[in-house]
Amino acid sequence: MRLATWNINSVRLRMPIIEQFTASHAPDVLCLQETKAPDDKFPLEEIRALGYEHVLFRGMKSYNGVAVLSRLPLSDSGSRDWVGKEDCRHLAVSVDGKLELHNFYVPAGGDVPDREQNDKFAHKLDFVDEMTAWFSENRTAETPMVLVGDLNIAPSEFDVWSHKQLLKIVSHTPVEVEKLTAVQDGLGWVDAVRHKIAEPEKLYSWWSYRSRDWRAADKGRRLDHVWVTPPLAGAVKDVEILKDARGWEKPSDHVPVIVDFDL
DNA sequence: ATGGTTGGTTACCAA
Repeated sequence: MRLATWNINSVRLRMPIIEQFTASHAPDVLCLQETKAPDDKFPLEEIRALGYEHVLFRGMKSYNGVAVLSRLPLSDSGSRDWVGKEDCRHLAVSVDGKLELHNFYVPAGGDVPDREQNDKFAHKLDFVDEMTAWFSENRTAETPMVLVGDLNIAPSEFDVWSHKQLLKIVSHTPVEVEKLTAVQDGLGWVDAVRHKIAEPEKLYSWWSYRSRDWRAADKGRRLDHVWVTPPLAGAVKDVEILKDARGWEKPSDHVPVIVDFDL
């Protein structure tokens, strides 16, 4: 099974490169974030025409939104709201009855890394805390699960272009890293990408639009993740971060992260 | 320290 996660920053605008990606890399399951489309404007028929018969999505006007596109049967497995907001940041699905997949779009958190001064940063920290609590209360490490998405945190010094220059930049502050690590430690989640491409190799999945030459500057961050619970760690066969996609026509600022499983 | 770009919406907000 080939699984991919991709923050596409508007599903409607990105249909051409979604088609390009599905044609070139043929994921069996594709998790999207930032679809930015209310459910009645989600391009369901176009996606079905690409060969994805099973589609679950939760969207809203303007912001956020998540979707799972699949060639394998899907059923909802507890998609919910977080931190008391109905803002379409999570889908939980069972994939063909074989594993449970959680697709997250964690709040970006604004610019000021101080919960007292910035409500969006407080929301982000509370969201990640609630992830830790929910998984510890509702799931165990023995459950075969995959957690993917734009977690909006680059945890390691090898996940950013400059650890020193980003320590006070939202996405790489110590408090965010500590909270993301708490989620990971809760069920012993294994980072599937680092499982295959170990540190100190630098890995990024996002490059800002605000750069004249993103490729030359290469000031990236690894914000998009694929984690698995221990029962699935041995099933991870290969991983790829598709950096080329950042250079496609009308690109997202994020690129697909692909994991192949031998289930 | 600051500004840079993009998308959704339609006056700016979020990223």
